[in-house]
Amino acid sequence: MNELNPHISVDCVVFGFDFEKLNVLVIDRGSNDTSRMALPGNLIYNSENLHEAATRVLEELTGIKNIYLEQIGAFGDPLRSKKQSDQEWLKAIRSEPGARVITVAYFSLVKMADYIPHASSFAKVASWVSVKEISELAFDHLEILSAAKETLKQKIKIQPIGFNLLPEKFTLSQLHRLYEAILEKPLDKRNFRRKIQKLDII
Amino acid sequence: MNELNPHISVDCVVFGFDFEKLNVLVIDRGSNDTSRMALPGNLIYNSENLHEAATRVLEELTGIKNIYLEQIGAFGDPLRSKKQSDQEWLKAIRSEPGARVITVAYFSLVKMADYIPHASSFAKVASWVSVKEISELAFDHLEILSAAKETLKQKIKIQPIGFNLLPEKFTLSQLHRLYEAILEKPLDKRNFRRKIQKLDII
DNA sequence: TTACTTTGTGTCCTAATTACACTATCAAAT
DNA sequence: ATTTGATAGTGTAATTAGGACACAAAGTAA
Repeated sequence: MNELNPHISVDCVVFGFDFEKLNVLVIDRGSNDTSRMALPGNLIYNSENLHEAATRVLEELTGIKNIYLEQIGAFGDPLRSKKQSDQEWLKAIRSEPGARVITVAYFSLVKMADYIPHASSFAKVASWVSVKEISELAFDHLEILSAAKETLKQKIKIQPIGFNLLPEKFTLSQLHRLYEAILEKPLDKRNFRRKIQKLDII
Repeated sequence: MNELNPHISVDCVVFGFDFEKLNVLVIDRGSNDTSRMALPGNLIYNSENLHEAATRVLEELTGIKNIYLEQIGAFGDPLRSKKQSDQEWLKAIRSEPGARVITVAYFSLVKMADYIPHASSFAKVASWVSVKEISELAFDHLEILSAAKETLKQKIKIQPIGFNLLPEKFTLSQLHRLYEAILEKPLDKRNFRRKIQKLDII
């Protein structure tokens, strides 16, 4: 491969909900061609832990802060940043573009209205994109996104984290649509309402 | 902190079951003082992915191979290897003992009878230790062990992975004790049998 | 042979899950 | 102004899963 030391990065999968479909926050390397989009992520600093790094990087690239982040896992295939298009981009922003990068992925749920992304640093654009419309991303970010979706599906079944995606006040219909969007399957309206009401009381 | 590049390691939490209690495979830095025990782990190579690294390292340190490994997550606190006792050990085995090390943890379940650990490399001893008796480990390995136990608890509830810990033929009583050991709580004998039988048929 | 430990089995009750259909309201179009 | 269509809101019945519970049979050790 190469003899450079590996580098460590963090990538963030930030989910938002527009009352209709599930969206993910992506940054853009310049055009709005889907193949040039990437999850917000960057190298960590030596003095910070992984969680701090994810928080910092997300804010630097998108302006979003004060959110709850949870680790998905580590992705370390030696070839994960070796695609031609990825290498070209890395040459523009990294001092050692050929170095292997192992990344630790985090995910988060935010109220879209509260977090208007503002691109900065090397992100030309930061924007919300419907999860369903994403067919290509930089590096192995598509794989990371899949893992994030899976983690989210598991998690929402046992914890009421869905509320993070909605404003203070919301209707049960909105919550219903959110759950259907996350789980990617229809849920019975009445059964859903009953279950939520039971959870809330407890 | 320091200006060395961070290094990447893998650590393996290998669970075994002796028909009585849950055990973990640990290596020993020399004595059998509990504070000198560590999970088997080492730096990755640049050419291998994380899963391959975990497989290789585990075999190098304990002789165990051909097992199913699943990722737990990444642990990257900058201070995780800075304890005095850890630094002393690292000086003996690493070329850059002061470098920050981010580790990716994996866990596995094996039939204890099939995998007699044989220490090698820098592991002076490799042995099974009861999970309950472990009160101290090198680095942040106690934290990794906790995460592994938690992951295992979650996982066994939804997947029949418990069978990996038992020989081909086993009694339901043995499986029952295994589940109790993993979940750390008593399970009703009859209800347990009923559930297993239902799973098996499907 | 007695006492003790281990194995193996069934029922009842409660809670959770699923399936399912109609009315009321509001907004938009003719 | 009336009709049309979409959305919000509500209850019940059947099924399934989960938890509590006790005793007899067989084997082992004293």
